[in-house]
Amino acid sequence: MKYEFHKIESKWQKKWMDEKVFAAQNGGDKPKYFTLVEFPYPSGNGLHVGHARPYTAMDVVSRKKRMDGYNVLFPIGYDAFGLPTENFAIKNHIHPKLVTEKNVNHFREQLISLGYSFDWDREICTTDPEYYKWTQWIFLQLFKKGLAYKAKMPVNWCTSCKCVLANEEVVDNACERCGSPVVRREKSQWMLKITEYAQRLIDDLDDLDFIERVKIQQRNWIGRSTGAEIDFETTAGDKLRVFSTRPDTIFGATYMVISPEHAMLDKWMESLENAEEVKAYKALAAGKSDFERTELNKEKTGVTLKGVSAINPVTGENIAICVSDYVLATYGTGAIMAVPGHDERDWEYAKKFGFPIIEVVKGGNVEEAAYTDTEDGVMVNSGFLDGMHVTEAKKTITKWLADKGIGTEKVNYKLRDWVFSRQRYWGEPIPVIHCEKCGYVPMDESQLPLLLPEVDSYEPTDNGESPIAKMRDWVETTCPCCGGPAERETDTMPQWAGSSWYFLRYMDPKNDEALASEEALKYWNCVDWYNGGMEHTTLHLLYSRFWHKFLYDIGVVPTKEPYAKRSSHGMILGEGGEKMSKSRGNVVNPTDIINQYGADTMRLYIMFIGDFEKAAPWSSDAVKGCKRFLDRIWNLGQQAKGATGEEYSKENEASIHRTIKKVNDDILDMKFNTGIAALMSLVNEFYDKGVSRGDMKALLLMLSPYAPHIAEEIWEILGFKGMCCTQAWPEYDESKTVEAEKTMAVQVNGKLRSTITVATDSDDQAVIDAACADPKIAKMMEGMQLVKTIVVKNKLVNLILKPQA
RNA sequence: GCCGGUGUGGCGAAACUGGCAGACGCCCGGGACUUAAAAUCCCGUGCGGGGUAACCCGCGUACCGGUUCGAUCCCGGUCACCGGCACCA
Repeated sequence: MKYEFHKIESKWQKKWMDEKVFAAQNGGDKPKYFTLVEFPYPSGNGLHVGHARPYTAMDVVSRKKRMDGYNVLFPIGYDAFGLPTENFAIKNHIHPKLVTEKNVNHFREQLISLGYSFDWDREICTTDPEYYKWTQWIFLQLFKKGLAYKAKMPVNWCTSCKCVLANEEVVDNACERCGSPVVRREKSQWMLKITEYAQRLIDDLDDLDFIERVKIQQRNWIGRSTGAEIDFETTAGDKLRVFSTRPDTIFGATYMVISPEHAMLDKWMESLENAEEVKAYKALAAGKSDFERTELNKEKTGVTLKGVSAINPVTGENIAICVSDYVLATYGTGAIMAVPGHDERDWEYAKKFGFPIIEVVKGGNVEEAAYTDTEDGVMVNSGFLDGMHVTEAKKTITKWLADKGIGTEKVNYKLRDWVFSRQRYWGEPIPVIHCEKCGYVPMDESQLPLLLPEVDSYEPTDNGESPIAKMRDWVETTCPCCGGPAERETDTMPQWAGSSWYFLRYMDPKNDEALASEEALKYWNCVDWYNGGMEHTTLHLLYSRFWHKFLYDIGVVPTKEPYAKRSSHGMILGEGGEKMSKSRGNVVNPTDIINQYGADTMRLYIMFIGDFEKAAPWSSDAVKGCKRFLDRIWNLGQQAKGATGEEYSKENEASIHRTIKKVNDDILDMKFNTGIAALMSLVNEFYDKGVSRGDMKALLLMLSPYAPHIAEEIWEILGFKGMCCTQAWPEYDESKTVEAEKTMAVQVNGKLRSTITVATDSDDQAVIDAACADPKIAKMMEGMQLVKTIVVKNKLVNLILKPQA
């Protein structure tokens, strides 16, 4: 009988599907386990090997957990709103709904063909109105709690397409589609107050089982820093507030800088002697793109205000106020006290514009360069702070400022509020109505979902509005508040909206009264293990933690955090080690591999390719090795056919027990590659020593999470009952794995010289005697003196020899 | 610049975090089977050197140094590559 993988694979895929083998139950005696993979964006290109790696890994984990007796929820869906689909629709004059449907069908087929054990009854799609109804519902709750608001924000404007672009569409300051320059424009946008959750998003990381680099990256992204806000008196009579992490260096503050967008500037403008110059600078800064403004090594520019200056509160000296775009309007207070002696940027500016540079922390040479390595420094030229260590000085000055009522401790975050609107068609409509009288009014929840209107053209409009804005009979409505004429919001939500809560919907996907029932939410609690790409660390992962915390606050979900554990996979690179891309022509299509070698080989190879967390280059040769391995197992199965009994053979028993432990541990540690290596070694031993039906049973059970189809087929051929994938994981007996004898290394002065075989757990003296008795060692010991011995049980003995005196 | 990570044979990688470096797989070489080839099975395979030989001797985990009986693993320094952030005061 030949190993006909095509037949076998479609046979079992159909059985699993028909018998709903992997359907999760919302309840029951078994402990629950929720495994999650990032649901795919159903692009026209179909599934990529980049999907196969994390999906196979979590499928292996899910299958293993089922064998361990868990009620496993392993769901899948599609994150289908988004630009590529919309762009395809524009180009081909076809409704994005139809494009999505076609792509989803293709993805589903491919996912099934890989043998993934998804619960297909819980499949979801973010573009389904029954789904986005709840995305809109969550938005309304955010709006009602004041966490969604409208604000004027700079947006990316493509000068050629005459439309607003999402940040992802801007590559190197140019439009991704047409290559024309992108400039900033002010536009009113919906924003979500994620910053309100900044501290909790940092604090709650501590208790989560996330891989460390994810935690670090999130913390850095949120970017907490502590310091003080200090008010400087100005000659205009008002105060200029600054934020500084180094209030201790205030004696060195020789001038101040405010950002070109700072509100004070307009206030002062009339009294400025050089108002024209300042206005010109403001206009210049406004015309620059983000990219130009933040460009590195750019020479600092700025204008000193004439007619307004400030007073340094500790020195009482009059200091200049400058406007410069090296100070950002969006961080802190948009104004700084410049301490050129100890800040590189201030130093550079002061050198160029001739401001005094004062050393206030001992150690460097501030005439040469800013001295910033001041953590352990001592204060100088700082009045009452002189001689203090910087940490003491910080405390002292903060208290001094507080006592005077001109300064307070302050924490700042780099994290910004989330720009939540897109001027696009293919997204969830924002369910808010604008009324001249009542302002922004939430839609009545009972009216949800607010369906996307049918439009004639999906092209963005010339004025940067969503194509929906053209649908006047959709836009024009009545105000739910006063009943007067009003207009609907025409912006749609970003792609991140639907993916911020999708895991909750899996718990109860068909519920039409709530995003999921309370019982389902309680039962599944949170995701036990979520695997996904590092590229989602600071967007999707952070956004969904934010939404979840909000839902927790309003009593919808029972947990503070959505994901108990987060792991991340490395990228699959092209054959030569460079990134896979269409333009390089090195993209591997999983379907091609399945056609040539079968899904089991594909799955096995993608898990065997290397360390799961690291990038790994594809190798079509190495794929063959995995196919060969399955062929060998198939042959073993043929050999065992017709045999009876379920005992392990004496010859293989110890190896089987050892392998059970190894494969078990490696799956839970995500060391799939070494787990497979252990299975390969076991198969090699079976070839050596022969195989019993019982030996095969153990092998098939261990193989089934990785290569489930062939495991089922041989399982059936050998006449075992039920399906392999519904069996319990084989038991492992430590006592059966210990060998009677151990080969130990013998070192002389730390160098390996020989090996000896001794009884396991021999005592040290017996080992030393055996080592000395070894002919090679005995020869080396001639004329030498044994000064020391080190024995590591069952591993090695090291003899320290010295020439005899 | 800052924050992470990585560096091991011809290649992908292992090594219970201080104890026989290179498991497993690919490639390659040899043999068996075959009229032949493919497939399959068996054997070999870090580098250099010595021996007719079973074997023996050096050198080897990016580089330099340190700690240790013993270092891929710990410490100090250097270099290279990858990822993230980047005028965040």
